[in-house]
Amino acid sequence: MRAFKHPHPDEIELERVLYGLSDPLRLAIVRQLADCGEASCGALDGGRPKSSVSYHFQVLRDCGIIATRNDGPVHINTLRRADLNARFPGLLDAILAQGRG
Amino acid sequence: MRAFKHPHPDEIELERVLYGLSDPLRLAIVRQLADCGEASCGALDGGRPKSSVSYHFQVLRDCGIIATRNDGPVHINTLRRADLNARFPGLLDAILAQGRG
DNA sequence: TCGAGAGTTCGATATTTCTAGAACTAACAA
DNA sequence: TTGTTAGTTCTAGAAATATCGAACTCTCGA
Repeated sequence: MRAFKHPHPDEIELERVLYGLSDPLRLAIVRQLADCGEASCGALDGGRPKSSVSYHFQVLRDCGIIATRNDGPVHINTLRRADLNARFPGLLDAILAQGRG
Repeated sequence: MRAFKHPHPDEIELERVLYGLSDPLRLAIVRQLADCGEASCGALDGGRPKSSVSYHFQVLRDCGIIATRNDGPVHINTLRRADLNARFPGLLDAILAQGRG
């Protein structure tokens, strides 16, 4: 399987990041990744069919929110914390803080 | 003209706020309101027809991002800074910081 | 080389969001 | 009244998103 296309850190757009996080399933995925560090797609599917889940992972990738790498038959997803923090300081923390505490 | 319906501070949803701010025109409106304090709808139309602008103002209202009050024939819009800060500390600042010096 | 597991891609459909003209309403001034 | 300004609401169509089954690709192990 070929490598995924991720936007360069400088190309990450605020509007697209906000859009990417405006969906409940995607936000849940991002929260999980923030906690777990990394996870496969199947581990975060929320009970939906895999084609739907794959679609949402693609959205998150395209928006520059997560990175996906290929590890054998499994795809490992990570939050692009450093890139997001560098470009939009405090944004991710403010969003992830919600629903805690 | 009857009063507008605004969500109660406790009812403001993160997903909807993020969605509301994920559009360039709406984000521009919010930035302006952050600078000016308050403004009429027409002052922030970005050259679009007024039905379109009215639609976006309604989205921002429904999401709990702005409040609109009636002052004679003009509608005055303000950012719901305090409500947003109380519910999502740091979120608005992180978003507004983008695109500043 | 066969099969299984993990995800992607395709295709069709459904839902949501966006755009904008036209008609409408409210507030005010002449 | 009548007209003007400001904005909403209606309506219809366009565009973007979302959903999900089915077929496909990759990788690995038996």
